[in-house]
Amino acid sequence: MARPRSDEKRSAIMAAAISIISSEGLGAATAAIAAEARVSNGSLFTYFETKADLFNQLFIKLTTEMDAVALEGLPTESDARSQMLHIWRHWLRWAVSCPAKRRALVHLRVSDDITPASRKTAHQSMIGMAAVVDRSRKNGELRNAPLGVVIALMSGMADTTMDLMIGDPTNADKHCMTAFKAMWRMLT
Amino acid sequence: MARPRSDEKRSAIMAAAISIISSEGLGAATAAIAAEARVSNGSLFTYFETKADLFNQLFIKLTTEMDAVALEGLPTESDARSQMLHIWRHWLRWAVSCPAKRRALVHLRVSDDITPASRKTAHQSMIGMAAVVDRSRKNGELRNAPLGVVIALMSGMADTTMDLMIGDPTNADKHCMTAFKAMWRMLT
Amino acid sequence: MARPRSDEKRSAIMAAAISIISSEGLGAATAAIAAEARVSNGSLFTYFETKADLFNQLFIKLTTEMDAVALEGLPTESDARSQMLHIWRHWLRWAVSCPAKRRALVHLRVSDDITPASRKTAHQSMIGMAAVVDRSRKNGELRNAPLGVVIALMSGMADTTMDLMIGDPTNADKHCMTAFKAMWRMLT
Amino acid sequence: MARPRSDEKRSAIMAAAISIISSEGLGAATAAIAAEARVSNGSLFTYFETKADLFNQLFIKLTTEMDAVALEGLPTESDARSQMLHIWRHWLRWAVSCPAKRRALVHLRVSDDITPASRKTAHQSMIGMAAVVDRSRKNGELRNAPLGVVIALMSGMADTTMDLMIGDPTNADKHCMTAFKAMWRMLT
DNA sequence: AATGAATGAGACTTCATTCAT
DNA sequence: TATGAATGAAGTCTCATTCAT
Repeated sequence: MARPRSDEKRSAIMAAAISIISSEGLGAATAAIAAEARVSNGSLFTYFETKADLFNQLFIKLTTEMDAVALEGLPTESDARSQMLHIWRHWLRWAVSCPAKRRALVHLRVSDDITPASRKTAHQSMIGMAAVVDRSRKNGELRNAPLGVVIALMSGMADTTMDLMIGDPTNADKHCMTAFKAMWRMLT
Repeated sequence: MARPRSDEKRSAIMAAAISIISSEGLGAATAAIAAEARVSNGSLFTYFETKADLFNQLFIKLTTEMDAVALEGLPTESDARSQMLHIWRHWLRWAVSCPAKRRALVHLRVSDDITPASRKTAHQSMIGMAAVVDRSRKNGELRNAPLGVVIALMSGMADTTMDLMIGDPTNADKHCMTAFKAMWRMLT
Repeated sequence: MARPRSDEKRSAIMAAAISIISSEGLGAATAAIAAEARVSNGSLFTYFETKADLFNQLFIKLTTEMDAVALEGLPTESDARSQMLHIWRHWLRWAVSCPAKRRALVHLRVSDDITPASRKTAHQSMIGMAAVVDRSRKNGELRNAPLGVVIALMSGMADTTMDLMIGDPTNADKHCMTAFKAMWRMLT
Repeated sequence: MARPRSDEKRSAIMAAAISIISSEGLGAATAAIAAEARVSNGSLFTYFETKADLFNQLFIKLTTEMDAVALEGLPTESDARSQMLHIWRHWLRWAVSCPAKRRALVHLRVSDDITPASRKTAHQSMIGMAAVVDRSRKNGELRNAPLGVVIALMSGMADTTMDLMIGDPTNADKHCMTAFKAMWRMLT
């Protein structure tokens, strides 16, 4: 009967948090986030119980989104390499096109505020890729390694490549492909 | 004639910073670091002008140390693979045996307090490995990629592997070798 | 034609206020009181203009109730001592049987939110006892003291005794009588 | 070697707290207390860990002082009544001459921040009077009541009388004596 | 140089009250 | 009228840095 909680405001706060965290790190003041979201100081806390809560939800949202983007439009019939390349490209493209999100995520990942539960949720958003990775490596040197290890190595490389691309946008595409080849070689 | 500022205290502060940052993150209070170093909070500022200064110096010290360890005792006459393996092992072993240093470094790396100059210095401490990496990849797929890119990918993998090893100490050695093989395959 | 403001809700809020104030003091949040009353926080303010208003009304209600209880069933024909004892017993019994009300009242009494007008109203609820007190002391040492002073002293003793009884429930009855005798001796 | 903590500042904070609490109640802002003490906002917390800590220490100081004043200059050779009167007068005079202290104490007594330990300490500062009270009542009606009960009743009366005296300063002395006689009659 | 008290800006969060629904 | 989201002032406490001793 009362004014309902607005998803719009909620999103505005999250977007503001991305922007502020990306430029100021985890020290970002909740007041600054609220201001950027054009919301009162106190309203932030009707949408998120604490600053840590906001950070956790943001962390989950960003990882989930990142992984969803990677799988978006995956050509189901193609060979493993094409699929892997699709994932790789979309993954990195996301980071490059939303550098603020990427930077925010880098900060959030090392935060002590992020709970193990959140990390687990984030981890699970990656299982979509697992099948593709598994198929890709089935004749390769890593065929007997734990799949989690393989995925970790791959995403470590992706991470590194994102930084290379953001740091040197002119050659972004080149870096993307160089790294993909290296990664693919590693897998096969 | 003697330096009045004792190197001992300076080191104590840095060691304390590692310990405190590793457990509390970059939000660590300077007073807490000083206390851990058994030094007055005021003294900290006679050794380091600001908190950011301490962080920068610590960042440089840690990266330099990490790279130095990797090259320590490098068998100059061996083949590239043996040398690379030596580096890889020492590198990762350092992280596993000093998890606090590793954790502190992870925090420092994403800090906005770390200046570009510090990052550059840190980067240069890795040139010792450059020659070995370059030799290793000379017949491989990455032979024409910028060396910096190759090194970045390699250290990204090393980073990931450190986390795997710290997170699953029982299989640390296995992870170390699995990742090495993957990395070597990538290079060659 | 009916009163739209439900007396039921009004009472629920007051009851909730007693409970919350008794356990959290005057710092109690209006939202907490509303929640305890199963009423929206906004509604509280349709029944009471401000928090201070609620407190004042509650203060009056509690003092009035306390005094009413003391006089309830007063044996009109008995001698002064019996009447006084009746009052004393009912008074203290009320406090002991509704410790939350008693505690809330203790808090309210020292609150700066309670206006002089409220205090005066509360004071007047005690005039019912005045006649009995006056009759009791008419041959005693306090026969010429202002009646207000005598009543104040008596209720000060009652207050103290309530605390004794609540703090040591096993001997509550004993304390009640000991204090009564002391009080009676004071009066006569 | 550093600037030592100043007792003067500590006292200034406590004095300021008395003044502010007396006029604004327990809601008094620490900032207001600090300002009144002409001390920085943060300094308050180098002398008192928390607001509650300040309140507890203040509570103990005030009760102790109040009781000490009551016993000051007690004529050791006099009869019980003279001694009791001495105590009574000094006790009440203190309250009347430092109404801010008295008001602050009234607030503090009902605060949930005051720990049981503090209350116990405060209680013990009254043992000095115990002997005199015990001697006074030895032939009276309360001779067999627990001494604690007797003292509680007496201080309840004192409390009430303080309020009477502060509320009606013109007749303060009269009220003081009236109440004393009532109290003495109660004891004997 | 060493110490730790002093400072005051600023952080997060709470809460009485208002107002859109 | 009832609801609960919105507001923003205010509160306690922390902390990097300075400075008296």
